[in-house]
Amino acid sequence: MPEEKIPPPLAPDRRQALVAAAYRQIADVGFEGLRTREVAAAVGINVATLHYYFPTKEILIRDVLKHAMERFRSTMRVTGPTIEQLRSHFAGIRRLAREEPELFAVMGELALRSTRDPSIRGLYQATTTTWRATVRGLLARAVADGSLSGPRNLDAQASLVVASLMGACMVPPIQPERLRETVAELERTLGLR
Amino acid sequence: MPEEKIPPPLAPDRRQALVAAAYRQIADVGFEGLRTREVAAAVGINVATLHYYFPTKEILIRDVLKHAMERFRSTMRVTGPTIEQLRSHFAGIRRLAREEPELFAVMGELALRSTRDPSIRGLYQATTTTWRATVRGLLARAVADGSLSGPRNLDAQASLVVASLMGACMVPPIQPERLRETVAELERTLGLR
Amino acid sequence: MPEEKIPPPLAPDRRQALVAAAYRQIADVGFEGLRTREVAAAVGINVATLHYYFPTKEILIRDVLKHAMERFRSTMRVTGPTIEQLRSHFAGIRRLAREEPELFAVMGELALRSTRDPSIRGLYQATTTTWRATVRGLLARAVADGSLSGPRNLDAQASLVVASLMGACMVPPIQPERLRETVAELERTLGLR
Amino acid sequence: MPEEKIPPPLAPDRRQALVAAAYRQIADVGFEGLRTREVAAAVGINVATLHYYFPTKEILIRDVLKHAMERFRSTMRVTGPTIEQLRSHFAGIRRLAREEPELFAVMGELALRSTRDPSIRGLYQATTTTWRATVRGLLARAVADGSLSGPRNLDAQASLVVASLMGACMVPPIQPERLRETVAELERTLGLR
DNA sequence: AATGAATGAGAGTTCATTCAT
DNA sequence: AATGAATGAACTCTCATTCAT
Repeated sequence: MPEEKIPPPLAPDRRQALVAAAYRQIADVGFEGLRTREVAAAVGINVATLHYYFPTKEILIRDVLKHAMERFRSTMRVTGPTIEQLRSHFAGIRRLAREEPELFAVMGELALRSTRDPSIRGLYQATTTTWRATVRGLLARAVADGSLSGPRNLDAQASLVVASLMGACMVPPIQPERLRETVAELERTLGLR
Repeated sequence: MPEEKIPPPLAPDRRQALVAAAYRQIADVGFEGLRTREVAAAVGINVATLHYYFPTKEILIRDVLKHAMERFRSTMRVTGPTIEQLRSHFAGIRRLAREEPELFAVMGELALRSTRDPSIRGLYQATTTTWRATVRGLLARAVADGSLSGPRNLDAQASLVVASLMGACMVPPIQPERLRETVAELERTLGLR
Repeated sequence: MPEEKIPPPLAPDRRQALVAAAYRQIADVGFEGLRTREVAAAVGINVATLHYYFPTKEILIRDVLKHAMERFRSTMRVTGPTIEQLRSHFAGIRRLAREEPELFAVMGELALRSTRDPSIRGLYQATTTTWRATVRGLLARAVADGSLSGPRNLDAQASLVVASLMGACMVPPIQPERLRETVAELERTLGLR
Repeated sequence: MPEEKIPPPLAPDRRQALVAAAYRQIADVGFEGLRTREVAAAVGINVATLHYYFPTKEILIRDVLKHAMERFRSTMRVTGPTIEQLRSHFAGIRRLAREEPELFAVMGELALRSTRDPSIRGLYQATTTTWRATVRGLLARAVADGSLSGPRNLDAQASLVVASLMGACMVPPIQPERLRETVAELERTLGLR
């Protein structure tokens, strides 16, 4: 009697799958609604197996956040002429907000948690600090090579950029129209249009 | 048998006290950490009594949010010459962020929840919509009476103002320095300085 | 339609009932097999209710042990002429072993745990120390009033008495015949017969 | 394709190593704290491998106990003139309690478990019965060859000896001073000094 | 209007055991 | 002979909610 063995779902990286599932859950229902049992179920495994990979829920969460932050930072790497870099940075953020709104949802959760959880605060601040420094750097270079007129308060402008993008993207519900307007006005303010 | 009724120690408005306690809790530990028992304890009553006033936790939360939104909206009512109104609006937000950071913490929680809870979404959007309309109105009147130069895209500027203030205030940790910079740059952008 | 309300099982002291139930469980299945759910079930209540009275299992256990130790100590209080006190002390132990073997079972568990749990060690040592001091005191007075001949090493004899009674009673299975023999031989050794 | 088999690092007797590790664990943390995973880890192998040698935890435990009992029995074999044998028996027990207290710790665990687990009860009773018979035999021969004066109740004295030694050694914490006193008094009682 | 007591449903976590390789 | 991965069943503990008084 030839038994048809259903092959195991080819789990090359269970850890990654679990992180991805938890990421989606957090985007969906927030930290509040995150249930290890459902994360495991989403991957098609037992809760105990989840704990085989992630000893505690807290550790799973931290890994999810690392993943999200990495995901975000990777979209900030731009190339080309400085003035173009600024434009493509904004375009990148808008695309991200459109195509991967979960990322901002998760960042929002992260931002809130960072008030209370020091281990998360580190992760979160590292990201925002990097973001702000990146923007400031782009502005500085654009001014330096003459593609943007100076003088200007680079710190203040970088702060404005980061604050307004965070306000428009992370604080839901993300309204595409508002985001478009905000970015456009930012560009105008900075002299990009 | 005449019963000696010990009068309740103070119950002019238990509901209000409970809402205030829950508000503080949410600011402190977020929705995630909100426990009816502790809210009741903070007011000095039994959990069961809390449920006498608020049949469910959800209802309590909704009332807390109404309270917070009202608190926020009340600080937006300004008077005086239009150009002054804009400046004092900004100043008011900064003062609020400094003196009552809990309010923004609660608003942050609210913003996140609004994605998932329709009954909260209404409350939340009402507030942001009003806020944006207020800013837009102030700008419009300032342009109309000549205290600000035109023409300008009022919608876009109002969006930028609201987005950047939300981004600077609600997304923790509120960094006073960043907020100052952001507001200053906003004022410059709008032509207020 | 007259509803027949089954009256609540008249719980004058739930705490006490829970301690008693846990005591029986430990005697039956040891610490190893102690399950909060079954303790609650034995009393006819929900596990959550058990936790209403005893925040943690550990606390429940400690209370059970206090109860057991108190139970044991109470049987050590004897009166009468000193020589009779010694005899009735032995008789009391034998009666206890016969009628309430659970007490020794629980004491055995306690003795083992005391190696690892400092909070239990205190309880346990207090009991054995008291026991030994009591026996020593009885011997001393009996020698002093001439009802037992001296001189003798009181400390050594008290140690022998306590050790042999513990060995005969706490280390299961309690064999009545062996206990009888041991006590008889002890009495002979001490000169009580 | 000739497979290169890396020879197992050392496996003259894995079973024995596992039993030894489990023995140490039980002495340390009792049955309550015995974890197959840690036993395996102590030997440097995987849990699954442990289950290759010992299908169930129960079986491992039984083997540990057989080991412990054998260990204990082996110290009871004495030689020489009968009166000396008794003395050296006591000395042997004292040495064991000093140098290998784990053995008594494990015996204590065993004693408690024997109440509930019939397969352990057999093992345990076999040991105590043998012990008692040994002591009785030594006394009998000593009386027979005149090195101890008779007549005496051999059964009762053997019971007293075994009970007091168990009480002094197995019931923790083993207090060397109490043990010394107890043994000395036993010897006096039996006429050995 | 207020409470002590009670509970159902579920949370995260643990562990001996199994199985494919 | 050995293992990484997986699991079922169970555990303690939590919490919003209810109910008799």
